[in-house]
Amino acid sequence: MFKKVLVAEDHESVSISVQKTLSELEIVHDNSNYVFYCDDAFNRVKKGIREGQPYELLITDLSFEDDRPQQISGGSALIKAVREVQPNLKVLVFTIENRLAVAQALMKDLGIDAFVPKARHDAKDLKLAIQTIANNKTYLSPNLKQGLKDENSYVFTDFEKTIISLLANGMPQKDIPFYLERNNIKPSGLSSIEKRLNAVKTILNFSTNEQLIAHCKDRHII
Amino acid sequence: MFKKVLVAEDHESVSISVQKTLSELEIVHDNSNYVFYCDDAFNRVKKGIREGQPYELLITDLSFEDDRPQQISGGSALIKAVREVQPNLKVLVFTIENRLAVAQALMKDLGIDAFVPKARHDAKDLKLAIQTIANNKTYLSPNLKQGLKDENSYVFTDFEKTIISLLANGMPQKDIPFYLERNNIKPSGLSSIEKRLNAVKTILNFSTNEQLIAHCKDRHII
DNA sequence: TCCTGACTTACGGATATCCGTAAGTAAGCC
DNA sequence: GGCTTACTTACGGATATCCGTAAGTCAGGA
Repeated sequence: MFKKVLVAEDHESVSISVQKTLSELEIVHDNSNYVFYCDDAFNRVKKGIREGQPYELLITDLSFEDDRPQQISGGSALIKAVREVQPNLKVLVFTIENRLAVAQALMKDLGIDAFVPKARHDAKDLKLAIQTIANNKTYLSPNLKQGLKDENSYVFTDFEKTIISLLANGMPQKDIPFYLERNNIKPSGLSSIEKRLNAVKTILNFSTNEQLIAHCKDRHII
Repeated sequence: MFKKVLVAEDHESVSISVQKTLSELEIVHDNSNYVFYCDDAFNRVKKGIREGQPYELLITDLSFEDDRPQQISGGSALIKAVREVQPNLKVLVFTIENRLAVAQALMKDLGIDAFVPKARHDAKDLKLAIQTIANNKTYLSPNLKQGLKDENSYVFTDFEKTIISLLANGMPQKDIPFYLERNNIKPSGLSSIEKRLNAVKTILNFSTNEQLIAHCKDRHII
């Protein structure tokens, strides 16, 4: 079983119950291993390496309230940053997000080891996940929801999120190329933007940009 | 301090930490007082009355996953139902929702006694809330977020909400007149729709429909 | 009845989006 | 180099939206 575990979770109540779960697994309790901000988590990881006592497991949320400015903006960014300094650190994502497609995307893109959604039996789920990855296996919670409708399980790329966000902020489509060029985002052609939007709308069976914005807002995609 | 408290919370991890908080306040621990479904909560309340040992406090979430059919669909409905059988039961809402306006609306409409959002220091916040209402005061968490800008407080008319919803559902502007006519909503002319949308966007200083949709979705106006 | 004012609708040109097609660009392979 | 393949960009006509102006509708009052 793990000996050194770092928990990044901004909800005190959740952090407390994770702590209890770790206690039940006889993982050493230490207040400094429970952080409420991504930057703090990253610093703890670096400190662990520096002092020759690296963490073995990171348990992190995905979404954090931004009530104070942070270098690292959320769970995904944290995982990316951590992977660069300590690739062998195991990562367990514990979050309110409960879509299978999102979990699989994280497994594939960021190489996370386990994904547990906050839900009815999340404490038991979490415990099992930790035990599983301690045995060098990956864990995908059985409580994840499959997109019943295929059209709703579509995972947006960063590029798509960018242009959809720009639209949602009032930028007309025709002005987006200038913005993308200025920020060195490729592709930046108006045609490419039209094509991406059209492709996404076709996949989701939508007809207008308004509908797409509404969909993304409902699912907190942007 | 309270002796008999009921906790309705569908996330096991949160329930565990509420339980810990209650322990710290020396409130008697009993597994039957932690329920995961609204219907169960309502039944427990009725049972308490029937047996002459009514609950003194209900701590409830607002949103529950609907993974099994329920008579009572969520926290608000639960509070309403409970109020009818036991008006003197104190109610504390503990939820991810963190807007002041929503909390105040619950105080006013359902007469809840305390509102605590799940956030950074929610465990301490919860403890303080319980202590406060035990002294027969109400508690509004200081962590609630106020709606900041006046220009964003525009109150939409039903007509405006209707056409914005239609847009958000993918109906092109030009088709809206037919829909309105069919449902005997006046005005129904395309010009009128254009004018209203334009007026609203001018007031809110928006330039596109996409921006308007995003705004309404963010504020749960539609 | 006629007038007035508020509201609704029609119209039309400028602009933007939609969407299919074609041309340009770059990386990999023979 | 020549070729393929995948991706990006340019172009242009059809359609929709934007927006200002004018015309139509209707209720209330003299």
